[in-house]
Amino acid sequence: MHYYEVLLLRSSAPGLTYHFHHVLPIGSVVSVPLKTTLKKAVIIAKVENPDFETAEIVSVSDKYYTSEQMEIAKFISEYYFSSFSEAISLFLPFGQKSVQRSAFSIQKRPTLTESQEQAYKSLLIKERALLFGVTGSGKTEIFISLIAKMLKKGKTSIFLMPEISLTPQMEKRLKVYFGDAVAMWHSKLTKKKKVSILEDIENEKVRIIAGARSALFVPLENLGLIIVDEEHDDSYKAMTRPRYHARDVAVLMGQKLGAKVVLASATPSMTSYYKYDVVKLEKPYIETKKKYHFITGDTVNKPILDALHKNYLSKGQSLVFLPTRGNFKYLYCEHCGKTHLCPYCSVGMALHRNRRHLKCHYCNFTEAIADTCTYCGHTPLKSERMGTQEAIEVINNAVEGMQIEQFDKDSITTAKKLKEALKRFESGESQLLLGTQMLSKGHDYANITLSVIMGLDHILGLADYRARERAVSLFFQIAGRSGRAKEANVIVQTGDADFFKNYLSDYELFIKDELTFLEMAHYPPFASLARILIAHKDEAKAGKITLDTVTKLKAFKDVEIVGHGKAPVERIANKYRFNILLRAKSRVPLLKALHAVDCREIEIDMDPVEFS
DNA sequence: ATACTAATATCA
DNA sequence: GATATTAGTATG
Repeated sequence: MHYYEVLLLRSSAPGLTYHFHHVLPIGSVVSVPLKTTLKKAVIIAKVENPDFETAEIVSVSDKYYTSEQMEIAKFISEYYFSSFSEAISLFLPFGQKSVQRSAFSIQKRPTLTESQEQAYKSLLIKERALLFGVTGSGKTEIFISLIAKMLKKGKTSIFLMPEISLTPQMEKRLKVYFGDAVAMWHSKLTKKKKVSILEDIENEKVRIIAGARSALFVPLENLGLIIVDEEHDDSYKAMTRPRYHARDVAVLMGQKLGAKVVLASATPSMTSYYKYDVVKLEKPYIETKKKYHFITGDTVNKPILDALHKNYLSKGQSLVFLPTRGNFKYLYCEHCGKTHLCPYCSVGMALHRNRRHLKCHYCNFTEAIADTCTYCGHTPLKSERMGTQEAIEVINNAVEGMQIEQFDKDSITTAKKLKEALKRFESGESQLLLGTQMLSKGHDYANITLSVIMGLDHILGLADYRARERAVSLFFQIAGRSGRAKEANVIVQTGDADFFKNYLSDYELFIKDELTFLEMAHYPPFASLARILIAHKDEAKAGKITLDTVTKLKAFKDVEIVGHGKAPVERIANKYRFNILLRAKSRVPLLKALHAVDCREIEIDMDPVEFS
């Protein structure tokens, strides 16, 4: 009889011992009985006959995890503080390979401009690099050329994008060159679709996987290339355990598997620019002129309405960016000054007038629209911080006849709605695209002649060491969507025009300034950060766990406790939240200290991107 | 993680 | 005192 230590998949249970009458390889996915049910588990070690009764492994599947997958999972579990089981569960196991190797020939290849050719050639000789090129400079053709080169060598590729559902355009472009050899992958695919793609991978019909974060863990053999497009995007950071950063895991995976890693962005992260070789892609065309106009205010005011109206009359298309959903973000009482809060979270209830309700954007609690202050009974309540819905209503009243596409989580709920909205805008049926951050992700809008950027001050004002980076990157992403074809106007609504004026045409200049600031202030990439999140429905208990943890951490002299206390959002879904922010010169002492504290009641977030 | 058990709060 | 809710513990 053979005894094995197994780990249950998607569980934080400790390793358990089972037996089987045959020898089983490490990494095999098996089915084991636990209590009353059968569980999927992975074999992690062969062990001696234990001194307690063991149960038998019920069945052995034809799936297995490779030693490389197990090694990367081990790293993820240790670096991002999850169980090994949670980390290995990110990966899809390999299946038994059906041998019907067929050579893949590429019918078409994109023709590269001289600058694209140069960038392509320097990427070819580097193990990993950051491709830095403005929106519309032709990064995609370079990606396609690199993938094609890999195919020719019999190697597969992974192409990561921040949110696959937002980029049907990329799918189209990849299909032109690779046809059925490319499959799109994201977490919302149906089970059936996933199984079918996995089969196609096994029989080598699919050799390129393009998708969101989870595409990194698809079982491709002979991986030659990982591309991380829009590498600056924070949605690469997982918000649930394991809280990994897909960009950083991609780099690690590339190292382990000997695959090339190409990070790409028009507005690269400070960290990547600092850490990796930069390959610059110069503009292939002479940029059309953009005129910037700086105005103040925090609503859709007269200068904005006038500009939209004028552009509409001259048959131009416009874009309005506003980082707030709904009609208004808050309701507040003029009499006592209090904000109308969610009963479960310490967050203001947002007004969604067309849905006739107030909604909490943290826990989705909804209630009837209130007009009386819950604290002092004063009526009516004032609304504050204009959102997309309200902006549309204001513009509709002021500019007669203009058709508006609302582009946010509330209205673009499916891929179909996205496609339809983009189609209407492309055909000219609608003339204004108005939305939140969703606007900045990956789409090409060729004919925009007016961009309005609002709400940057709220991003700039966040209590976050990356607030400036976020604001300037967003500014570049949005401004970059206009003026591709024709001369364009960009209206920026901010109280800090002088700040943005420094960097109008040169993101690299901003990076250099910001890196100087980050170095002085001791923030990444010049230091390593970790956040500890404590959440408990008993406020006193949460506070006690926080203080106990801080006390233990004080013993580690090379780890600085930057701050601790109530989280900026004190309560979510009825749980009281506390934060501890830690900093060290490098990740090593930080990891050492954190591995020494009891992590059962706390959540550790390495390299955090969110502090609320 | 999850099933199961012990401990504690809630209520007529 | 019975039942509901919560906290704690072992799982092979």
